[in-house]
Amino acid sequence: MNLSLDAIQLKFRDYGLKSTPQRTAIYQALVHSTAHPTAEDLFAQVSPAYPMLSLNTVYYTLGVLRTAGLVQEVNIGHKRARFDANLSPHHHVICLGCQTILDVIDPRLNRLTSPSGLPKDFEITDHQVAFRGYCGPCRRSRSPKTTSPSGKRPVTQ
Amino acid sequence: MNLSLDAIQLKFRDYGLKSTPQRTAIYQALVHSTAHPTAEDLFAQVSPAYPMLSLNTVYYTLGVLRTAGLVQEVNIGHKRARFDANLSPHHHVICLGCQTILDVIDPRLNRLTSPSGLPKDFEITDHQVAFRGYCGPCRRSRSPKTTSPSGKRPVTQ
DNA sequence: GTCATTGCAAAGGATTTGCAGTTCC
DNA sequence: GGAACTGCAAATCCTTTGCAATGAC
Repeated sequence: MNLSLDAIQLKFRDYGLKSTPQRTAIYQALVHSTAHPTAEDLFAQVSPAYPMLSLNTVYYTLGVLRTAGLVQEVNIGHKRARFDANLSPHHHVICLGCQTILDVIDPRLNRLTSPSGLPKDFEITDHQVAFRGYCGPCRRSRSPKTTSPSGKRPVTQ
Repeated sequence: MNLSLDAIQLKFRDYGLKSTPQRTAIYQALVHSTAHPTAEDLFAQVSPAYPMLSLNTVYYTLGVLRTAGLVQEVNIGHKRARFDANLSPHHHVICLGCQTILDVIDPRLNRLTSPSGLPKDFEITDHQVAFRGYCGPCRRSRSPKTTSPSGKRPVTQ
C-alpha cells in the first residue's frame, strides 16, 4: 500500500490524533511494510531518519494507533502463553475484553484449503481460526464508555 | 476430557518422557481444563497439592510437553507484538521456524459463519485464519534434524 | 550410575510507567 | 495555554538460564 505524508496527516486528523513527525514516520513505515513488523523493527527502520527517536515513543505511538483503530496487532493475546492439551483440530473464540478463550468445534472449519499464492516450497501443516469479539459481561462493561476515539493514554488490556 | 493418572504415565512413556509427580499433575491439570490456562494458572492450580512446586518447573514442563507434541500453545508467536496497518479483512500464514508472517487474501475465508454453541450474549466482531507451517529455508534446515521426540532440553524458538 | 528433572536465584527481553521538557492545535 | 506527545530512566511482567541437589529408569 502507499500513502503520502499528506494523506497520513489527514487520516490522523480524521481520527483525532495529533500529527507529529515521529508519529507520521512510524505509521508510514508500517503502512508500507508487508512484514508485520515488531515495535523494534519499526524503531530500526525509522531511527536513521530520526536519530532522536526513542523506542518508547514507538511503543506509545503503536498504542495510540491501535486504540484509534488505525493499526491492529496480528497476534492477538501475545502477552502470555496459553496452553492446550487438546490436539484434535479445533478453533477458538477470544474475548478481546477479558482474554477468555473458548473452543469452537466445527468440522467445516477443519477443511479450509491451503491458500494459493504462497511460495512453492512453503509447507502448510495446519491452520486455526480465531474468532474475536466480546463476551456478555465485557460487552456490558464496555457499552457505557462510548467515547470518541481521541486521546486518553492507551491503556494496556 | 478425562485421563487417569495411569493413562498419563503410559502416555509419557510412549513419548519417551520421564514420569514425575509434578509433571503428571501439571499435564493432568491441563488435560482437564478447557480454559487454555497460562503457566501461572497451572501453577496456581497444582500448587496446593504440591507446595514445593516451583513456577519454573511449570515452565520447564510445558516446554518439554510442547517439544514432545503433547501440548500446544494456542497463541502462536505470543512473544512479541506484530503490527499491521492493513485493516481490510485478510488472513495469515506463519512460519513456525522463522516467525515470518505472510498475508493471505482469499475472500472465501472472509465469509466463515460465526460458530454455533457460543453463549448467547457473545458478540463476534471478526475472525482471522492463521495457517501454520514451514517456509522453504526453514524446512530445509529442519529436515536433517529428524530426531526422536526424546529429551533434549527444550529450546526456546 | 547416569542423565533428566527439580527448585531456587538471578538474568533476560519485551513492554509499561513516571516525570520533565517540548510540541501541536 | 493546555493537553498531548516525546525522550529518558526506572520499573514491571513473563519467561529463560545457571547451578547444585534430587529422583527416575
